[in-house]
Amino acid sequence: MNKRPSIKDVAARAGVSMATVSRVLSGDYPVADETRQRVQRAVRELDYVVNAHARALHGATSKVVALVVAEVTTPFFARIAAGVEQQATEANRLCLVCTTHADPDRELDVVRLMREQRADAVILAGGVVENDDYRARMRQYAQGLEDAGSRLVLCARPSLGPDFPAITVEYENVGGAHAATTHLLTAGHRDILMIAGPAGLTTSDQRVEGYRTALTAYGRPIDPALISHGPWDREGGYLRMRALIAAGARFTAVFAGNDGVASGAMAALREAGRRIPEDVSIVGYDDVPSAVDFNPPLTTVRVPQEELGRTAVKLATQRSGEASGREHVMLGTHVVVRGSVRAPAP
Amino acid sequence: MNKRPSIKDVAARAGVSMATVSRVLSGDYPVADETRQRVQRAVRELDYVVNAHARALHGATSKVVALVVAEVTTPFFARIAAGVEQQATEANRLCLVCTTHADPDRELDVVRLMREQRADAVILAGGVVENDDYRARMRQYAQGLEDAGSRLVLCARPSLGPDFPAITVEYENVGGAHAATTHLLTAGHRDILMIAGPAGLTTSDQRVEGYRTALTAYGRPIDPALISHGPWDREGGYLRMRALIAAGARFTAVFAGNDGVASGAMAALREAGRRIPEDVSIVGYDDVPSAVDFNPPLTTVRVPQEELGRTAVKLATQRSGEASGREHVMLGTHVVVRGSVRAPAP
DNA sequence: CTGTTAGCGCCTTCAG
DNA sequence: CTGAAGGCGCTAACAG
Repeated sequence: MNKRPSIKDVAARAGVSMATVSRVLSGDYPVADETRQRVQRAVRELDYVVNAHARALHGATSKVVALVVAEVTTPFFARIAAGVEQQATEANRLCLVCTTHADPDRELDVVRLMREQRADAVILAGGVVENDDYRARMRQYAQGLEDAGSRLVLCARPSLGPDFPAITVEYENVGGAHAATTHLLTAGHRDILMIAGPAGLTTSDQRVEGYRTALTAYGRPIDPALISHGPWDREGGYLRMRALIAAGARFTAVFAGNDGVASGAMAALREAGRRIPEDVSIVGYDDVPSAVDFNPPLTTVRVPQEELGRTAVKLATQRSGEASGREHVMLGTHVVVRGSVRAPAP
Repeated sequence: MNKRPSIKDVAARAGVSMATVSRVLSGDYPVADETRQRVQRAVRELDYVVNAHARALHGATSKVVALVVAEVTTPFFARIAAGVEQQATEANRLCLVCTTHADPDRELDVVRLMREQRADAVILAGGVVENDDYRARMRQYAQGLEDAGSRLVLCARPSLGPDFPAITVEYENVGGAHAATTHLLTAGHRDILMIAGPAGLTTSDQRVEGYRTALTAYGRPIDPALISHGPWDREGGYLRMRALIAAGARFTAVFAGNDGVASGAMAALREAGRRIPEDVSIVGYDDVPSAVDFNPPLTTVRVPQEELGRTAVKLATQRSGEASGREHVMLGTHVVVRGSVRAPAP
C-alpha cells in the first residue's frame, strides 16, 4: 500500500513549489499554462487528492452541512433528508446525517460533534416539545455553533422568535390542519374525531389548533371528547380508533394527525365494519408516498418536505454578507383530494 | 462573536502546557488528578471543543463512514441508511450520506470526495448494472480508497469475487425470489406473470433468476412472454400491467419485482375489474412499511435492510488487524404472508 | 507568474 | 507526571 501522496510529492514531481500546486488546485489564481499542465499531469500520475482536513484547518468552515433528526426511516424525514442532500450537493457541500431518537442527551452530543467538525450549517429538523428546557438548549446550541462558525437552522419546527440567532424554515402546519378540517366540514360532517399526536409536541399541537380554528370558524363547538392524543404511528391510530369505537364515540369523520395514524385508524374502522368513505370519512396529514395505496386512497395534507430541506440549506449557505442568519421562511401546504372523504349518510 | 478557543487557550487558562491538555482530552494517559480537574474546568469555562480536522490531520482516518446510494427517498435505501447510521453511532463514527442518481460521473466525484475526507469506510449500496465499465470503476475506487486508508464496502449488490479488495454484504436475493415464486406455485398457480425491473440491473436480474429456478424446479417451462422488464416503480408497474391486460396476457398470479411495482400493478388490476386475491394473486418484494396498508395487505419478501447497513459498518470498522477487508456476508430473506395470495379459481 | 515562509490546531516523540 | 519542539498537509501573505 502506497502512502498517499501529499502536495509536496506533487510539487516535487512537477518540479515546482508547493504553493504553485496549491494554486492550480484551487484554480482561482494566475498560473502559467505550461506550469499548470505539468502540475495537473503530476496530480494524475500520482492519483493525488487533497486532504480535506488540512484544507479545513485553514478556513473556518468545512464544506459540510449536517442534518439532525429524530429518525431517518420515516418518509417525512427521509424526504427532508433528500432535499437537504440535493441542495447540499448543489452548494458543493457534503451532507452529514445524525439521529437523536428524540433524546436530548444524544442531541447535545451530536451538536458538539458538529461543532468539532466545523460544519457550516446544522439543521435541526422535526417537531419538538417546546418547553423551557428546549429553549435553553437551543440557545446554548446557537451560541456554541455561532462560535464555531456554523449556522443553526430550525427546520419543520416553530421559530424561536425574530431575535433568536437561527434560520427557521417551517410550513403552514396550522393552516393545513385548518384546511383539512374545513374540507370535512364543507362535505357536511359535523362530528369530527381528531386522532392527534402526543400532547405538547409542536407538530401535533399545531394540527390540533388548526382543527379547532376550523371548527370555530364554522360555528361548531369544540368537544374535548373528540380529541385524542397519543403515539402517532400506525399502531397508535389503530389502538385508539378501536378503543374509541368500543367506547361508543359518535362521529362521521376522522381527522388523523398524520398518515400513519390514518392507516391504523382505517384498519380499525374496517374491522369494526365501518366502510370508508361510505360510513366514515377520513383525512390524513403529510401525504406520504404510500397514501395513494391506501384503501381507499387517502385524502391528506401535502407537506413540502423536500422543499423544507432544500430551503434550509439554501438559506444557510448563501453568502454570509447578504444574509442575517435569522431569516424566517414559511412554506405552504395544501389538501390533496383522493377517495377517503364523502358526504355523511343522511 | 468570540473566536473559538484552541487548545492553547485552554492551556493558558489552566496554567499547563498544550501537551497536558491534549492528554486529558484524549484520556488514555496518566495525568495528575488535580491537573486534570483544572484542565477540565478550563474546558468547561471556555466551552472548548476540539477541532476534528486538526485531529484528523494526524491519524490516517477521520471517524466518518460514508454511505453512497442512488437515492435517499425510497424506503429500501432509507432503511439501509438507518442501519448504517445506527451502527456508525455505535462505532463512534459520523455518517455521511451522498447520492449519485445512478450517474457514474457523480459516483466518481463522490468517491473522490470521500478520499479527500479520509472516510474510514465508503459503503456503496444498491443494485448496479454489472458490466466491464462497472468492474473497472470499482477496481479504481478500491485502489484509491485503500491508498487513502479507507475501506470499500459493497452493500446489497453482488460480490466482485474473493480477490476483489472490498467487503461485501448482500442478501439472499435469488433465494427470496425463488421462495416467492414457489409460494405462488404451491398455492396452485401455473401461469405467473413476472413484472421485473430493468434488464441488466443485478437486483432485478437476480429476482428473475429466482423466478426461473423456482418454475424449473417445479417442472414448469419458462414463458418469456410472461416476463416484463421495465422501470420498477409504481408507475412502471401500473403501465405495464395495464398494457399486459390490454394485450390479453393469460395469468392467474403476478410476481412483482418490488413492492412499488406491486402497488401499481394492483391499481391496474383493480381498474380492469380483477379482484385481488379472488381473481389474481400477487406477491411483491422488499416489504416496504406500507405493504401492510395495501388493499389487500401485500404478501412480499422481507429484505433485512437495516441489518445490511449495520453489518456493512460493523465489518468495516472492526479493528483492521483481525479483518482481511474482504469479508463476504450473505443475509437471509423470507416470504411474509399477508392477504394477496389465494388458490386460483378452478 | 513563482518560490519562501509562516502558521492553522493538534498529537507525539523526547527530555526533564 | 509534565513541558518543549517538531510536524501532519495545506494555504496565505510576502517577496522576488
